[in-house]
Amino acid sequence: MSIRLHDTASGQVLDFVPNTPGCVSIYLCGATVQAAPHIGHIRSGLNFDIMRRWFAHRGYDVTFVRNVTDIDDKIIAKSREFGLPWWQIGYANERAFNDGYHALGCLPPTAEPRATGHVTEMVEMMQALIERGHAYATPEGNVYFSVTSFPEYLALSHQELDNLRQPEGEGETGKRDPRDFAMWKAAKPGEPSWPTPWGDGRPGWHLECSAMAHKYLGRAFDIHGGGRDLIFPHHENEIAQSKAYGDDFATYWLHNAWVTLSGEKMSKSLGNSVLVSEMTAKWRPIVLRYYLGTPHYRSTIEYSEDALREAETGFNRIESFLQRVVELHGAVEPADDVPPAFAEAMDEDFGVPGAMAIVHTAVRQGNAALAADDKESAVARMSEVRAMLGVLGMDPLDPFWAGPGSGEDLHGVVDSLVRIVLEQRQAARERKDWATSDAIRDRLVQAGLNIEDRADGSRWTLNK
RNA sequence: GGUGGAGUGGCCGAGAGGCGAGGCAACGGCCUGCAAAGCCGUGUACACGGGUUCAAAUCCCGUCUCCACCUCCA
Repeated sequence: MSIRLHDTASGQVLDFVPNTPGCVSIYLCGATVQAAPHIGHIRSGLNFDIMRRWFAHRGYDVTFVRNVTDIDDKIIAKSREFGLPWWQIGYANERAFNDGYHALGCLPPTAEPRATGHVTEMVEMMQALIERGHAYATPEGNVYFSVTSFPEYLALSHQELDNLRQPEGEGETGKRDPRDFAMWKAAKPGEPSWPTPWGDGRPGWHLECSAMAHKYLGRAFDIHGGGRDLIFPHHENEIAQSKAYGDDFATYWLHNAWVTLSGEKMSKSLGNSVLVSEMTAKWRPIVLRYYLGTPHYRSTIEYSEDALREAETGFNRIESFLQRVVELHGAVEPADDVPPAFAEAMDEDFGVPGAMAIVHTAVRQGNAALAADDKESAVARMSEVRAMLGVLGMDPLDPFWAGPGSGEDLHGVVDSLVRIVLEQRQAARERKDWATSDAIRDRLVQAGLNIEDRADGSRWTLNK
């Protein structure tokens, strides 16, 4: 069975047929580095991280390009506001994005090209488009794409050119049709600029993606992704430029839904953003990944602390199962493959929620096996759970999440100390001195530990 | 005005003609000195009004509400 995915252009879930057998090429619209990322931005990166991991699990050779748009109007405005060079704003935010992606366990892209590093490619593209009558330069040095020259325009968003609201003038001069969009913007005095045959200027939004997709993925590639709000104008304009240029461009268009706050889209301009840095300071990153990565990528996530807390409880349950098996039976490696039901759910447009149901069921069965002292079954379930979580990038035992700095090195020390206390408590319990026993437990709980009395002795865990 | 999406049990969140996804919370039970953890059990939910069908949350018609995009947006 092949992977199936929901394509925005056709509005249908289609069988995935790669351009090159065994390979998948993905272009994801990444950050415009005008501000630090909020959780909606990272959600997008995370959704596509899970997709690429699934493709890889299915044996595909994945090429994943996620761009950085490092010049735009807002970056220039901020550079003025703070009296800093434009690139300093961009680099700082780019680092914040990368910190966020990394914190949530997103694998690095194959390539992460920046817009300003590809002006040569953009100029070449504009030249060709002008020659073919799809674009024109104005005396001021702006270059516009002529939307009426491209009959397929708006096919992705299923709109008609004449149904669009008339755009209002935005200081761009010399347009032949107000709906034409800027590929290149002439520099105003003091603005950063790059030389072109039409004068100094900078890329308009959209052109960088067409140029970089072409450079890194070629004339045709498999999947183009991004947030739903990019469908128009960004992706329509990319399609117009690239196809008019002669590229086949993307076969499938995938769009993730956003994160809302009180029903409204989280957005930089609305000022209702929850920054990734705030979140990672407050919650374990793997819990954030679980929270943001578990709902289907095409479903809106209504952000709430309650939901996050619930995610934390749910994830802890899975994690404690793994820990208990390790304590009783030693380390267990992930299985080579995932259960068929899990794969089936993932194959159908990356059905993570359905796949998670399989994980939870395995955890419940594993816990039951532990209770029944059925080592073989408990180990088997754990091995499956690790394999499934691993594909989703959420295996807490993966070295990525259990790396240095997590306090693991202190675990042995704490364990020895706590055992001394627990021995005292055990002595109290044996003489049925419940007051002392409970007092000791209360102190340990206050210190941040959970105590569980089992038939074979007491066990402690960190109260996360 | 155009286009796209959504409305599911106390809450979160899947599904898309029949067999109650899953989780969280709650309640009952088992276990336990108590607790914790775990397991077992308990819920007949799909915005509203019609229709099609042996059978509708799912298909059709209509209505309401909400969100988003229409040249800053992940």
